[in-house]
Amino acid sequence: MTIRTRFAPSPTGFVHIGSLRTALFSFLFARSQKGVHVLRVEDTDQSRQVEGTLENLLKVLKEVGVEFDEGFYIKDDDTIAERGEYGPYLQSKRLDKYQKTAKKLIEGQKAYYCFCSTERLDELKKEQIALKKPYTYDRLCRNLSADEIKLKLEKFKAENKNPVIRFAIPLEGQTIVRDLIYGDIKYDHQVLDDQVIIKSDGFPTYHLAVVVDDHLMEITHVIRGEEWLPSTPKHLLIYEALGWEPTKFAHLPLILNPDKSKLSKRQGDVAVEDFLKHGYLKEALVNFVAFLGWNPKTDQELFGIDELVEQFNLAKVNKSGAVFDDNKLDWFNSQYIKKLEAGALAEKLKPFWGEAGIDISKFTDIYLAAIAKLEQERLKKLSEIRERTVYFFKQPEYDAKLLIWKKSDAKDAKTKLEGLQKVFEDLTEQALKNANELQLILEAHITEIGSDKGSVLWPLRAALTGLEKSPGPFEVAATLAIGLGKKEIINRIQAAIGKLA
RNA sequence: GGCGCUAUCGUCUAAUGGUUAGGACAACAGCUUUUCAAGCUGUGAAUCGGAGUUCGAUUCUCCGUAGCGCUACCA
Repeated sequence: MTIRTRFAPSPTGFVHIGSLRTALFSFLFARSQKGVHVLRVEDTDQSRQVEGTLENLLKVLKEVGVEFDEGFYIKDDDTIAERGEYGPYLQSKRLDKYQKTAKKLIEGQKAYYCFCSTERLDELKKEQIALKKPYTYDRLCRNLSADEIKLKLEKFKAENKNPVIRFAIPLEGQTIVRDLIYGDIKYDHQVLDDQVIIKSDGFPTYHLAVVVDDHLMEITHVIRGEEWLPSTPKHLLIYEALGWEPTKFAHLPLILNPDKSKLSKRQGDVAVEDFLKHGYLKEALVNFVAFLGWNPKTDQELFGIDELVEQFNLAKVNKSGAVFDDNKLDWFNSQYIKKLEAGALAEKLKPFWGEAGIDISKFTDIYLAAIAKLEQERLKKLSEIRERTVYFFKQPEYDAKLLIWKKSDAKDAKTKLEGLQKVFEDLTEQALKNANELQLILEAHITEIGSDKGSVLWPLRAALTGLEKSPGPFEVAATLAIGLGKKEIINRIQAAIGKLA
């Protein structure tokens, strides 16, 4: 039998990092089982719709490499389309199916109309809380006679209102959830609430919609967050009432804030698009997120998405929540940045330079790649490139004090820079563009004048970069020479000398 | 309040009825060094508590404790 699994987001905003993890795991599971991965959109809450969410979701998931075989996708012309035999894949277009199912449940006395007002429900809950009793619906409408129901139905109709429909939880017994990750969990029917399954606006709630759709779409495995575990027995009961075979369930442990609460917007970035925007590579994000709750049980940490597909196994998913640790993400990111070729890195860096107001069209790709190479082992995220490399695009501004090495003084710095100026003037462009060769020449110069390295190299580096911290002077000079030529280097040395005068 | 889940270094985690409880990130120190980074080497750091089972429990069971999740006409 073909495995069919699905990712079923609500279009209510940005793509949460937790959603990414769920989508990634269902994708990895589907692929690893040679199964089908379905994207279904759960838009049953009309009030929470956010325009453009689906498009964004599709874009983000595509960007990071989570693919779908059925449901919505982005066509080559950038428009959204639907594919698959089980559509529509948008719940608001499937209302007839939920209505039909709800009717069937009512006819079988597995569900009932509820005419209680929200005021009464609020009041009821308040009372229950005051009495420290479990707060659930008191099932007032569950035992209405046929006549009473008919009467109330008419009254509602006259007022242009609709009653909700509640599922009738069996009064006794228990349901066992057999979870692929958490194992068997028992729930007593007594503590389960008679959940609303059709709202007064005619839309289903999640509980009904998820069961109907998973059944109709022939989903075999539901992979979702742990927060759904407590409502799973209700879903199982609906399957049973309908005489349907339930799907298998795999609940994923929660992703946590540093304070161990469920990962939320309040405590920093949780939008996948923001991580991408801030210069995290998709490979790093995917690798990191895959390791939140899963690991291969070996020492290997770096996994490409294909490798993840190969190794993924639900049995290796653990049960406890995992704190989202920025440090580790940064480490993954720097690992993947280091793997890039200089040219490819430069390409990825271009938008970040652009944002910093640097007109990169004025500079050659060779130059940009050389700069990228210099920063490659220093970058934790691409966005850091701005402040680190401005000096490659315009003369740095800095205080004269910066030019003075800790073991030296201004007068000495000036002398050393004057000496350097002569050395650079005599250099061929060719020698200048090669950091190794340049290093040999400068070291020879240092030996010749009988100096220590620091008092020469520190002022040089400072003059070129205007920064306290930067890559070494040889690499910087060689790179500068590639993009801006020897003259620029001499200019900067002269500017430094001027500051010390 | 009710129900449920979870519990190994600060964090992600590995392991086993018998180990010096392993790795990675982070931290710290050293090496290297003109600064920073990278790299290399090293250090500190954990089985929530209490019973029980057992020759032996971090591992199995129970009870606590703590944390978290759910408890909507939201998903």
